[in-house]
Amino acid sequence: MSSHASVPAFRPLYRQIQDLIVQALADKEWLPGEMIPSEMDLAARFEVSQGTVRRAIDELAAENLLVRRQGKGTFVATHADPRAFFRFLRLVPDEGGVPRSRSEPLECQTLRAGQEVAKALSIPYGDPVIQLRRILRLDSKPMVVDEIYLPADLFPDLTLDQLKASDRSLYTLFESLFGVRMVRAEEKIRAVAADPVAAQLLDLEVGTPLLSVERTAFTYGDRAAEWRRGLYSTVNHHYFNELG
Amino acid sequence: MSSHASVPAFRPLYRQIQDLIVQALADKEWLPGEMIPSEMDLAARFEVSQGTVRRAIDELAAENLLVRRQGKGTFVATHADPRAFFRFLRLVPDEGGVPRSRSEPLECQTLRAGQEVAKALSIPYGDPVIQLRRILRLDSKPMVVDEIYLPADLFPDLTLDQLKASDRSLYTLFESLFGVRMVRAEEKIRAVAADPVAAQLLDLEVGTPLLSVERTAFTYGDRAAEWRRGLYSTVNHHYFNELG
DNA sequence: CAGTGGTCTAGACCACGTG
DNA sequence: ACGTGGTCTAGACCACTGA
Repeated sequence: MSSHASVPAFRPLYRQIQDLIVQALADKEWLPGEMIPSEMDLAARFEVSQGTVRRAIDELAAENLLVRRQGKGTFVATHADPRAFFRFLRLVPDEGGVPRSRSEPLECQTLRAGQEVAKALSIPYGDPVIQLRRILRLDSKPMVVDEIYLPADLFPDLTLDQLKASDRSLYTLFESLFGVRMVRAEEKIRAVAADPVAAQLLDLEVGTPLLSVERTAFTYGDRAAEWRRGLYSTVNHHYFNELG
Repeated sequence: MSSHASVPAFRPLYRQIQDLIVQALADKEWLPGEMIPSEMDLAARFEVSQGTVRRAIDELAAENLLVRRQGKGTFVATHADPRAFFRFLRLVPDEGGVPRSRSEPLECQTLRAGQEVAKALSIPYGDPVIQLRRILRLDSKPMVVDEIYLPADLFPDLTLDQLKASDRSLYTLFESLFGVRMVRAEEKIRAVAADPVAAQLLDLEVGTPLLSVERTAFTYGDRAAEWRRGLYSTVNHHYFNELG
């Protein structure tokens, strides 16, 4: 009998299947948007019953890794799906529906991770990272200025031109160019006063209260793959959140 | 064949069972913290298989209406459970663990709903509402000033003395005194400058950037049961959010 | 029509908590 | 030892999609 009971010491079969599917996703066996094999096929492959595969897929669908479509099949979730888009952009207009958003890249350079970035990305101090700066426009008004850091090894040779050429969201771009899908993220939100640079970019008075939103985003297997700090104007918009 | 296909026109059995259980909860048949009947008993009561009841309870547990405890039974979720507490208070210290929180009620009066409050609570303009003002202290420092509105019919004869006598959270109090459990909430977050009143209460300079957090909270059946506006100091704390 | 996921059931057995 | 929820399986049938 084990003395320290902190480890579960029992892993249900459907969780093991779940892990195997996540591993296959991390190995890029099926890419974002593609259909994965049917429940029957996976049951044969893993040598379990169809019901057990079903349970595993159910949980992965609940975590937004997979999307079920009755009659068609089960697909790898993708940010290209518009429903997925506003799960990660929570700034919405006070009145009116969903805004048209447009990303305007300003800068893209490779540098070495400082203490803060290294810690946020769980990489060694001094490792190469890509720094990206951009403005996000909602209905063509500048609403967010972002500073984004990416571990360079996951995004080889990302250039400003690639960013400028895309009219899709950043995460959609990361998927299609590098096969890196952001699965979940954590945000820390504070209220700060606009500094001169942010004020100019957002077309506001210096000192205007802004939301500071720090985000760490994770890909399959809870690997940190992005850290960013955004300054959000909340004059005619607000950050919307749902508490479950 | 129905022409407008917008209505599902097919409601799975387990969803119907789900609805019946929620109805029983809304009818206060089982109170927060109490155990509900076993899956077998409910299966007999609703004349379906145990597996179907199981599926219904699974979904309600995922929505935090019920809590399963293996070997013991299934219980009505309650805010008295410390795990539930920080689902609704997302302000955490920049460094260090969970803070000790303490609510300091300032005022409690009944008045008539203005346009804004009536709309937020989905009640007629002019209906009686209870207005509550309070300060929330984290580790004994004032961090949040709240203005809270409640539909008076759900909280009969709530007094300032009752609030002052309690050392538990507001939502725990609402459960034990009125059987009203807050199930989910929506928040709208903005950055604002501290006005003189808030600045004094939070012990900050006038003009300090603060988070303005407007919350509508819902009880069983998505009935709005609270609206509040809080001003959060984010000098040494931040609002933490997880994006799924 | 065939193939996919979705629902419902029944039964066997496991893990956990309490007496 | 008993009752609770938790897992796994097998099979029948329903609902949706697309060729």
